Amino acid sequence: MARRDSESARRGDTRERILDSATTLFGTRGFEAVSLDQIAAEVGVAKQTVLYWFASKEELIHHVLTRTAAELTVVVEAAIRATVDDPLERVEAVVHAVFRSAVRRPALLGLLREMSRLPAHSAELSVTQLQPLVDRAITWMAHEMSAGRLRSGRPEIVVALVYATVAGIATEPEALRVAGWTEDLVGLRRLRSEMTAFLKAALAP
Amino acid sequence: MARRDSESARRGDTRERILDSATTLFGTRGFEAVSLDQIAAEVGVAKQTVLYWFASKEELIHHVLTRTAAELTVVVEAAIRATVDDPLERVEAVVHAVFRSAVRRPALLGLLREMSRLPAHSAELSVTQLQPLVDRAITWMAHEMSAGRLRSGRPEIVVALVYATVAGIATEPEALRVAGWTEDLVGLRRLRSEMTAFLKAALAP
DNA sequence: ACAGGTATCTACCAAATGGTAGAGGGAACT
DNA sequence: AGTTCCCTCTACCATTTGGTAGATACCTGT
Repeated sequence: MARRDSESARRGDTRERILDSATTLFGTRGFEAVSLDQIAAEVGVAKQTVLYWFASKEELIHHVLTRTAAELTVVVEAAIRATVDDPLERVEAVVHAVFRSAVRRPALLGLLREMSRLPAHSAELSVTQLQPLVDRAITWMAHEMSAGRLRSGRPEIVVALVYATVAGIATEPEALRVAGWTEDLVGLRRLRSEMTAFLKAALAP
Repeated sequence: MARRDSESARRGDTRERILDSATTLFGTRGFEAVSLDQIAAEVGVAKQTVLYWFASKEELIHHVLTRTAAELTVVVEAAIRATVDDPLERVEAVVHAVFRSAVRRPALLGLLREMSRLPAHSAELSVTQLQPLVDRAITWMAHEMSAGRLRSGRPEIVVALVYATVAGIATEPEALRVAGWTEDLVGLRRLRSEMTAFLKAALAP
């Protein structure tokens, strides 16, 4: 025993690349719409190699979701730690951070959406990892509301509304294009600042 | 010629039922994830019957989208006509109406979302039908903004934000359940009133 | 009664799907 | 050098997919 530490060199490589491709494909086109062959082709590997690393499609989906949830948690917590105490500033920072991630990889939030299409028990497993983050957001918001620093309301619903707004905008550039928006740098900056203003107005006391 | 008017009795029946089932299934699980066999099974008919009424899956999708767009247009326009001139009241009425439709048939807004996953040319065809509605909303909002009756901003983006919020909330009960929300009548009423308050706050000047 | 069109069905088909079985290649430890 | 283990591949397989071909039941107007 007590063997190999160079293992992660190649090992991690293929596995990670499969997870990356799967995340993007699942997030943009949906779980059922993406085949193992397509993922394998994108990675440049045989389908069996995918099934070597993940025993079934279901398991692959589960790992993809877990990793995405962890990534989002890190992003959000870093954004929280980086801000001062003012609640509106904090919301802005978190939205800003999530939005940046989502723009860089549009599949991220699309994936979360896909969760609602999974068989109940699978979805629940993956949801569990985001639960602490959600709970924290809700108690924080409740606290700020009762301190009069945010508009009062049902904190759990308001959190969901903020999430829906950000996720909707980030995952449906189509809708924005219908409205005559252009997806260049200027457009992105405008979008971000409009979204921030919108959310601040919605949340201000 | 000049024949049969009892035709629409059965004829319209099957066709409409196929469209209904397809709308629900496509809207909740996605185009690629739903097979013609599944649709046929739900309607209680052979797959070939589906292919008799719609020459291909693509054509079925197109008709489903067209019908949905038309239905939403009717709902929105009725809501607009039923309200007085105050912009916040008008937004509330439209959101209210769309929300009611979406609750009754969650697939409706889910379908619109699915559009972004279609091959570009197919999507564009279907989008065309919603374009007038979108354009009207944008010019209306621009007008109200410059009249000082709504918070100023890029009207096209603000319209998209409102849409994203409503569509996100209506199509992702999963996200709400994670936040501890319950899908009963009381929960629905609360949700609607919170959403209305949220949007009014976001849009008020 | 009969002809013609309408609506539905059964029987297939080639391609793609998720998954299994097992072989081969290469590094690493003995 | 040989053995073992990790990783990847080729070859299959049963099932499901969207779609075709053709038969059949059923109205309806003559």
